[in-house]
Amino acid sequence: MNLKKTIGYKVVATWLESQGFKPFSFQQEAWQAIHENKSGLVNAPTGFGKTFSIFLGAVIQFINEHPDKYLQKKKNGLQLIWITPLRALGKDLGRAMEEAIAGLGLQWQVGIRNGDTTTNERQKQKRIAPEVLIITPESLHLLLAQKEYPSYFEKTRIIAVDEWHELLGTKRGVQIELAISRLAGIKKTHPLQLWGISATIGNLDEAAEVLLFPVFRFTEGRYSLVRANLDKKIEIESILPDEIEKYPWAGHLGIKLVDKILPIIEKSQTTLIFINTRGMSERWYQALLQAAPELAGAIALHHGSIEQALRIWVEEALHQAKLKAVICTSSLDLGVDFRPVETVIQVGSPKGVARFLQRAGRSGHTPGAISKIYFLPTHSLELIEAAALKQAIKEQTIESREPMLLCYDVLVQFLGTLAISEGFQRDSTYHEIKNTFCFQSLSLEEFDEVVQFLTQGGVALQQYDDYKKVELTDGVYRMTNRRLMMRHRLHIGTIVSDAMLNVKFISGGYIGMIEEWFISRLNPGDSFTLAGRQLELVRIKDMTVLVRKSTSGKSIVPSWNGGRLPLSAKLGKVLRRKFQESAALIHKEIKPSQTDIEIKVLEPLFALQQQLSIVPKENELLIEQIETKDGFHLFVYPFEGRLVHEAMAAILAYRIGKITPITFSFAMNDYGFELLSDQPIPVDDTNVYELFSDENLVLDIQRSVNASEMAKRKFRDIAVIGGLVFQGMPGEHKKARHLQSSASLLFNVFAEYDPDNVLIRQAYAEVFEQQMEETRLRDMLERIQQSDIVITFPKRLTPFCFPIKVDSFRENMSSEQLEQRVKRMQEQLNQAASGKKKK
DNA sequence: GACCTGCTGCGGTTTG
Repeated sequence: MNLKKTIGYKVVATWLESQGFKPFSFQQEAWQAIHENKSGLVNAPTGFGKTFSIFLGAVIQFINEHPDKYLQKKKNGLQLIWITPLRALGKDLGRAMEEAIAGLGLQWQVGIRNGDTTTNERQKQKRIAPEVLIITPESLHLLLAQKEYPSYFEKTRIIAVDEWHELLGTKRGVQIELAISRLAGIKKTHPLQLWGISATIGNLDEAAEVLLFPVFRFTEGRYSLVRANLDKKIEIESILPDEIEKYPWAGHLGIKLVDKILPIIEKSQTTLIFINTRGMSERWYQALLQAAPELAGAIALHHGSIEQALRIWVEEALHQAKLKAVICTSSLDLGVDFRPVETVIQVGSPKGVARFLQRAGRSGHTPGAISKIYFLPTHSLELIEAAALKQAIKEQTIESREPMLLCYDVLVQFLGTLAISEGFQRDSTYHEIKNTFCFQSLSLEEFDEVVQFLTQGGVALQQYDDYKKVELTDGVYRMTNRRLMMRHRLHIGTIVSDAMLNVKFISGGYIGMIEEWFISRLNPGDSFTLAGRQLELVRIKDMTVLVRKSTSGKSIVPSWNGGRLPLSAKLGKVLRRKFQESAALIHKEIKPSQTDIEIKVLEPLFALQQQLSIVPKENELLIEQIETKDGFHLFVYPFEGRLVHEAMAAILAYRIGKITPITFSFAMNDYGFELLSDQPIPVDDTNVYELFSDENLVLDIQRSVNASEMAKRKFRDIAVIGGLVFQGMPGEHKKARHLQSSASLLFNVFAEYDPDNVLIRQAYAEVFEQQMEETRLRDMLERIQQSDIVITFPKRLTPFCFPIKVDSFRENMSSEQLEQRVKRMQEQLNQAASGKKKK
């Protein structure tokens, strides 16, 4: 019997329908491509059955290839590896896959392999490989550190990578690339097929290329990019303050609009409220309860520092509609199986179009349903971002994820992994590694240098035995020292975190995590807030903060040191266009009906900006020079995100310093930056283009920015990933300070004895690419050279500079003083504005 | 190296 004819897409379609997925042509397209032995990438929104079109495709592929084995029995070997970035996804997914398999009458096992897997399960998985393995990138590498792994993966037919857009552009993505090139290198009787699943990003083709790079030689370019092309309707509505004149000009919390979201929560079955930071989500939770005490028990909090078990409970309760609303951070951005909510609210700038889309997509999963998202500005000017987001989505301007190149630290780790299990040989491994997108340009010299880190700790650490981890015998590099092998396994992974302490009730029960530096400034008896609860610090013991319930009225909201996402280049660009539109409205070049509601609402603010200075057009760079009793301010507004502004401020200060000896302090946000000095700043029409020139950029960066200090910090992570710094055994983590100091010690040693080594070079490259966004900085300078630079001399602080100024005040003031000062500043401004109007 | 608004994600001590 030829099963190829009988078992076809119908099986998939029937199953999808039985699970309530509507059939779409992309599912069949994906299935067909798998059937034709192609590799590829599927792009479709969450909730449209893309997972199962690939999964069932893989299963049927097996049936077709082994008609004799079909319906036979167990022990077919590992057929399908399903890589997911989230541990938490395993269980639900595994269960669903098992059901689907049972529906086909197969006796396959679905195994889950991650940090939660017990020793017993692992042993079992080792004895009898499940046919399907759901695994994280880290756990996959741990498998590669096991003896005899090649035979374990021998039968593997298909590797699927879920949420590839999340992994591309990270070192975890590089880990996947390396693992795939290794698996593809194992001699097999079958060709390997590779499939990725990705949400919409700006560079889908490149995403496919990066993932499929190692199998191009198998597929000979035959790969498919399967796009769902579903027209998903998104409705964006801004939450507008009643009187824009009275809404704060600066700030990040937006709590003044709390009353406006109560009716939204009320009328929706379920609502997700996305907040940008963990600390602010705690504040919003309290503010909501204060504004509407009846919501107690009906709302909950969800962020990355809340205990996993509590988070799972919250997710579950939301799905069962036991909760009306959940206040969350990006912790709910991911998760393919996340069931939809009715309404989404975004508080503050999402910083990028892709993120905003992803969040909007959390509502209205069902095909044809409209995703509804509200935007709540945290200060007046931010309202314009809603208009920009609408525009960007309409034009499908979506950010790309840039793949990482030459991550030597990940390579050092990977080679260590191979040295533990089967060992590696110079030439064959070098060629295999060059077969990844990340290391395609790796030279043999660089490879040798990387190996040297394992054999001797590089040039600089030769005399230390601890760094002689790997030895070459009979042409094979191996690690044999049991202690070092164990250490290495403990260190597999690329996520380096700060020291965190668990927070636990003295009576038992974990609540979440808090950063070491935060808790270290509290004393026993002090109260703080976590997971929406008021807690009193009792004592700290064994990396655990013991607490009890607090009744004290006053408690501190913790802050965590998270990442600092800058406004994306794409969103910044659309934003500049929206400012141009605002200028046109002010100049009566367009009618109010021709622009967005947000811009209309902001008209008084723009009018004031225009009156004091100007509202810049798209091809203008605005510079404001203002004198106050604090000194002489220079404000510049490139709208390029805070990282670029930070670098630019330093460069500009350096360049001005070459004209006149002068010192500055800096401040910046996503829209612009400020230089402040106690003497007049010599910037005018005669020199301004030169000051913003991209000539000698690298040299000026090196002279102005403290790049070596920044590189030293980047080097910490690199040293940890590369296994040069030991973080300590689980449960007895070294203090963050120790980690920093041993990494910086290493950095100094390298800088002195071996300054050109690949890891130091990587640290600098990461500073330039990630910390300063050099490419973007250059693009900005080029753009500025083509624009009109407009210098104005406002008599007072303007609405544009206000948020930057307020942020710089924060540094030297308590929040209470700050609040008063801000109030006074705003009053003065309003008076100025209304005074002018009367005339 | 901090706290100034500042996200997310993983891994782990095994031999009777």
